Amino acid sequence: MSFMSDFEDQVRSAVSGALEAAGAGGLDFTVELPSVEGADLAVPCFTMSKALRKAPAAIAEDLASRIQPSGLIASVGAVNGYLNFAVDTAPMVKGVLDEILRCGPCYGSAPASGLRVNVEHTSTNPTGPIHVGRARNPVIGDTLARCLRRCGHEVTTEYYVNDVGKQVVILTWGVMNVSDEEAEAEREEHAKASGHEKERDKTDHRLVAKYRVANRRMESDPEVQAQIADMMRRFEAGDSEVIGNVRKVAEAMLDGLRETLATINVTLDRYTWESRYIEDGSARDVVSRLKASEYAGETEDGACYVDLKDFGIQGKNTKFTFTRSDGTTLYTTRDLAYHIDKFTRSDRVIDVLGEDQKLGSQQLCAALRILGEEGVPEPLFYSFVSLPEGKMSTRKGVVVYLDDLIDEAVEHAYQEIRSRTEVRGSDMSEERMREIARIVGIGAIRYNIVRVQPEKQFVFKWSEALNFDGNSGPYLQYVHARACSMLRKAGDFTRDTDPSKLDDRFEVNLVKTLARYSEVLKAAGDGKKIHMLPAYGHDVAVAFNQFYASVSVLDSGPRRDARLTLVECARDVMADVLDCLGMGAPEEM
RNA sequence: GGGCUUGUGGCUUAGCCAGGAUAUAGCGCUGGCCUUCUAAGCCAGACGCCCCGGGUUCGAAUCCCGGCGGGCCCGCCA
Repeated sequence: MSFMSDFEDQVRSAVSGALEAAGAGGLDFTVELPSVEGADLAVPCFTMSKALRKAPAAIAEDLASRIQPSGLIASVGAVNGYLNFAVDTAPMVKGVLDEILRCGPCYGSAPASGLRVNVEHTSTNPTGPIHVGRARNPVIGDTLARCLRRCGHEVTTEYYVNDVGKQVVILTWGVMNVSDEEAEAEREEHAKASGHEKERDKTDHRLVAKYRVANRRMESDPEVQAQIADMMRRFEAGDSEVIGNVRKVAEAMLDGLRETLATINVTLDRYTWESRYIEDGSARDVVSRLKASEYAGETEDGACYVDLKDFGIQGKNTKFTFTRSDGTTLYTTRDLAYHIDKFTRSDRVIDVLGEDQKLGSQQLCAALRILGEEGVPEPLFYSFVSLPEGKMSTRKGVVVYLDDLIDEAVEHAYQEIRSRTEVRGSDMSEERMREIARIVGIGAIRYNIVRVQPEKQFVFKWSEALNFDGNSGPYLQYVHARACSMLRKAGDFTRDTDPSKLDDRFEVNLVKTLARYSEVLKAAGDGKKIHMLPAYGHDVAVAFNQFYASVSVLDSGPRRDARLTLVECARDVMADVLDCLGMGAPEEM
C-alpha cells in the first residue's frame, strides 16, 4: 500500500467522522487533489450544501472545526468551501524514502496478479519499412506492455503477421521478377526524390523497391496483373509452393522490421502468422459456427455474412461478410480465429490499432459475441501521424522512414554531446559519445511519441521530434545523468532518511512527487493512459531540478548524507520511469 | 450522406470518462542566473471569449442538444 493512499484513507475517515458528529452521517463526498498550493488533498463541500441546508463555506468551517489533526493529517483548513488537508511531511518523507530503498527497482510496481495480459501491437503489413505514420503503434504498445508488467501482470506482446493477401503477393511477385539492377535504379531515383544521397542497405528498404516497381508494373501491364492474380488464386487454393515463397519473402521483410524495432528498444515475445489459421482449419471452423448462428445470411452469389444490426452497429455497415462467394475466407474471418486463439492463452487481450480499424474492431467484437465467446478484446486506438504536406504513403514514396528519423535524432544528439563536452572540457571518448547519442536520440523519439494522447492527430515536425529541451526525453535523462554525476562525485556515504534533514520545500516536493509513482503506473497500465507516464517523468525531473538549483548537496554539512540519499532515490525512480518508457538511462550526457 | 473521433495563448499539449478554488506543461518571446554538485538547467514576466450558439446546474473546458473546422471509416481489401 502506498503512502499517499494511507493518507487518503485517513482523510476519508476523518471527514466521515466529522459528518457523523455534525448529524449528517453517511453523506456522500469526494476526495480530490487540490489545485491550490499548501494542501495535499481536498474535500469539496458543495454537494453537501443541499442536504445540510447550509452554505458550502459554512459547512467546511464546521467540519474543519470537528477534525483534530492526527496520524498523517498535519492540518485541516476551510477555504472557499473546501476542506483542505495537508499531509504530515516528516513521516511521509521517511516512509517514502525507506520504501524506495527497500524495494529497489520494484518501487511503484504492484505485486503479481496472476493475470495473463496479451498486448498485440505493431502488426504492420510486411510489405515495406516502418514509417513514422505507423511508428506510434510499437511505441504505444511496448510502453503499455511495460506499464502492465509493473501492474503485476504476466504480459505477452505479440505481432500478428499478415502474410495472406494481395499486398504480400505483389511484394513476392516483385522479389521473384524484378531484377536487382531495376530495383537499384528505383532506389536511386527514390533516394533523389526524398533528398537522400542513397537508400540504406537494409533488407526492408531493399525489398520495398521491388514492391514499388511491382505495383507500377501491375498498373501498366495486364500480363503482370494476370500473373499476380494467378498467384493469388494458387495461394488461396493452398498451393504450397506459392505459400512457401510468400512466407519466405515476408520473413525477410520482417527481419528488417525487427531490426528497426530493436533499435527503439521494442522486442516482441511472439509472432503469429495469419496463414496459420488457414492451415490449422480454425478459420473454417469460425465459418461453420457463424453460418449456424441465427444472424447468418447469404447473398445471391453465395457470400456469407452475419447481420450485426442488433449489436450497436449503425447504417449500412451491419452486414459483416465472412466468406467470399467462392467460399474462401477473408481477413476478418481469420482475425476472429486469431482472437479466439488469443483468449485461450490470455485473460485480457489488448489490441493497439490505428484509428482506421475502429469499425472493424467493433464488428469483430460483435461477431465474437455471436460465436458465444466470453472474452472481448480491448482496443487502444491511435490517430495517424501525417506530414505537414499531408498523409504518408509507402507506395507514393511520400514518407519519412523510422530508420531515417532514428539516424537524424542520433546524429543531432551526437552534435549536442560533442559541443557540450568541449564546453565542459571533459574528455569523453568518441565511442562513448556515439553510444550516449544513441540512447539520447532514441529516447527523444520515444518520448515525443508517447507524450501525446494516442487519439490526438499528430503532425510530424522535425523541430519537435528533435527538441531536446523542456518537455522532452533528454530532459528526463539529463536528470538521471546529473544525479549519477553527483553520486559519483560524492563517493561513499551512509544512507540517511531522517526527515528533519529533508525539510526544505523543494526536498519535500520531490519526495511527494516520488510518492505518486505507483498510482501513475496503475493509471498508465491498467487504465491504458500511457501518456500519464511521460508527464509524470517530467514532474519528477522538474522537482529534481528545482531541488538541485536550491541546495548544494555535496556541500551541505550534516545534511549531506540525507540529501545524497534523496538524490539516490530520485535517480532510482527516474531510472525505472525511463525503463518503463523504453528509454535508456545514461549515467552521463 | 451516415458513423466514430478531435478542436484549449503564435505553435504543441494536460485536464474532459467520475462538473467545483486563480485552466496544466513545453516550444517560441521578454528579462535575470554558470570562479562552486552537468546551463539539455533554474528564476521572473507577457501571452487564454478552453471553436461557436443554446440548455442542465448553486457552479460547465468538463455533461446534454444544435452548428462549424480537422482526421478516420462506411469492400466478397488486408
